[in-house]
Amino acid sequence: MTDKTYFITTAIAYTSRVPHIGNTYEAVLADAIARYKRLEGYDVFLLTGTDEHGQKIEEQAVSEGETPQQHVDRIAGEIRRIWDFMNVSYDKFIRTTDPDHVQRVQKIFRRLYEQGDIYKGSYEGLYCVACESFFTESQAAEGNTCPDCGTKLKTASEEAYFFKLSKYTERLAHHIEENPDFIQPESRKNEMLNNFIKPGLQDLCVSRTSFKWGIPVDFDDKHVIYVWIDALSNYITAMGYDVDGSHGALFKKFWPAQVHLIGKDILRFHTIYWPIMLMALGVELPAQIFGHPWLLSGNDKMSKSKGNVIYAEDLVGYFGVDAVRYFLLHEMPFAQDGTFTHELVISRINSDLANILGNLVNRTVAMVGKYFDGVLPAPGAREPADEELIAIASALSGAASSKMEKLRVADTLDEIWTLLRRSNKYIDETTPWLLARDESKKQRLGTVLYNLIECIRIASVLLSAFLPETAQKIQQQIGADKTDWQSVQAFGATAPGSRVGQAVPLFERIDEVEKMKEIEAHVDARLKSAQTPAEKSEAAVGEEQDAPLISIDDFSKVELKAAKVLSCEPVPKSNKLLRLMLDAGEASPRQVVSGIASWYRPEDLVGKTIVLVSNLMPVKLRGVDSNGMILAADNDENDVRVLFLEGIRPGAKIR
RNA sequence: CGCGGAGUGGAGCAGUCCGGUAGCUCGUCGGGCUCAUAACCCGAAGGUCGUAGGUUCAAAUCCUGCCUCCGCAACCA
Repeated sequence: MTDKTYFITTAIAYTSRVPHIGNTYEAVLADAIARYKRLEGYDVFLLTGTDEHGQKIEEQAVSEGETPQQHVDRIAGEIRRIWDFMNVSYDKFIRTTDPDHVQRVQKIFRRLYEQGDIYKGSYEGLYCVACESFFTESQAAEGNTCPDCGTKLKTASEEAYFFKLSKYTERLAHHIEENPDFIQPESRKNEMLNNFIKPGLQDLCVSRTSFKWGIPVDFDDKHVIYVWIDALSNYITAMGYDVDGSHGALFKKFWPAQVHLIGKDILRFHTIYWPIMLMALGVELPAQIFGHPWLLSGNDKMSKSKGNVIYAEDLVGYFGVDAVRYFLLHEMPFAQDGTFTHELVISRINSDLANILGNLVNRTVAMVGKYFDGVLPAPGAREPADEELIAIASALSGAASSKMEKLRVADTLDEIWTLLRRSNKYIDETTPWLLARDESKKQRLGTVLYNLIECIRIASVLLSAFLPETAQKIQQQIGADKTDWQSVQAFGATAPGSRVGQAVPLFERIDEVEKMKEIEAHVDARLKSAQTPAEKSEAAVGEEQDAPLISIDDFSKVELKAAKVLSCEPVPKSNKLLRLMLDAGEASPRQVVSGIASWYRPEDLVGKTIVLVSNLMPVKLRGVDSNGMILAADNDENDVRVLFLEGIRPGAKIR
């Protein structure tokens, strides 16, 4: 060990529900970086954990018949279990409900208040319960709905605490300009700077009174501290940060963090609020914030409502931990969203893991067993044919490190695979099986096999950061005794005479057709089988609750009429809206705007007769008047069908 | 003219900042080898680098217009 420290964090996972493979990616990515740095000799600290407060969690818990604490205990346990079986080597798993964290956050809040960076004011405006955010009238969507999630906003006024972001805007902008690597990838930096910082920052409302599930402001306990203040603080509270300066040992040793690894969606919080909080506290800023891209399921963002969510646990069941880790780490581009399909995973496993890596190890180990009874011979004189291979192997650790330095994890794997591919080629060039037939070439044969074993050993050492279990299996098979960083700096650390074990395949080849059948069967079975209570209620959230019963009188308030579409055209500058002129048997045509442009083209509708809700209150949509509403059925999330009528006279009442 | 990203052989990507032979992996076809998990190695085919202009001796790369796709924002009464 050395005195070089490396502190890396993941975002803490939100405990509203079980994380999908995209969330898991972040933990695996952080783990690979942490393991690599440990290998290089750094004293590494990997921090991860869970974000457990907020109104959403409070509501989620209630809907599942749990107390908030029960709910977060369950989900946090689940998250930790997933991290564990993915072999995420975290040094600490913090939960924002930890008493220690709670207390430290309260002290931070109090300090900011006392020094005037947080002040008490009052907030009046439109509030979205789901997003826990206030909006001004101009921000609110049409009909006073939330611009983020679309739910109805409530008018609310509350006494609240505000954080003077404005005071630090300039300093922040300066810091970002002066430290080009602070925000990665770079395109994100411009986004933050241009969209948020340069236009000027509004003071941030950092307390809530509308719910209880959070950290109370200790000097004013009607208020609960804003979840982001709470959550972001974890990076220092976990390490024992103390506002009065009596920090824990971990904080003194590891802060500032080298990198906060986060999803690109929460970059704003980490590159604006968090640095400003630290500035206000007089704490050094982290060196880098890396907003990694997302893993898309096919071409879509993964989401429960789309039903395309992939879970780490299922994948590990199908393919094994290291295969999943390999896919995640190798298939994610640096700054662009990655694509996930089961077929892609299978093809990666077959070609990279089974063929190139697995088969190389297998054939090499088998030859040492066959030709030398499993005892690794000493290498003889090098020949020209050996030079290129040895050069690549010798340079591998350097090449890998320079990629890792830039967090180019996928590129690092490619570097390792370059050596593996070259090794396979080397076997063909040197044809050991021919050497074996000629007793006089026994020494050359020994040299060839030694070189191969050494290349495999070097690759396995570097691989241990990414595929820890596989690396260990390889090292067992080849009887590697040296596996430290020093041993991969130069070629030849393997001692001759070591026992090479049995050749056991590392990865089985996968039959794509059969595997896909298995996977589909599994998915079907899950859909058909009774959902777990958790899934049931998860599914219920965001969907319409069962509507309460209404009386016939209530129903008769709604006037439904048949109406014929006279003309139809898209609403300019919108991509979901169509403007329709309808003949509803009235004196003049009626204009209605409908959000069905994703499913119908204007010409599909003209001349058709539809069901119109004719006594709906008029509203403006995208600036266009809409007097009524057209009925359509949600066949599916992505399949909406308008109800067409046949043989019904325009204006006919429907009841 | 809302903000941003992307369009490169069948698929997925690199190259674009700092103009000068278009590269990698998978797939396809042909060949070689038999140590090995029908694996490995070699070779070939396949691209007007979205499009139209411009700058230049020279453009995937720089500039302008346009088209398409994807996020975000707005929008499903």
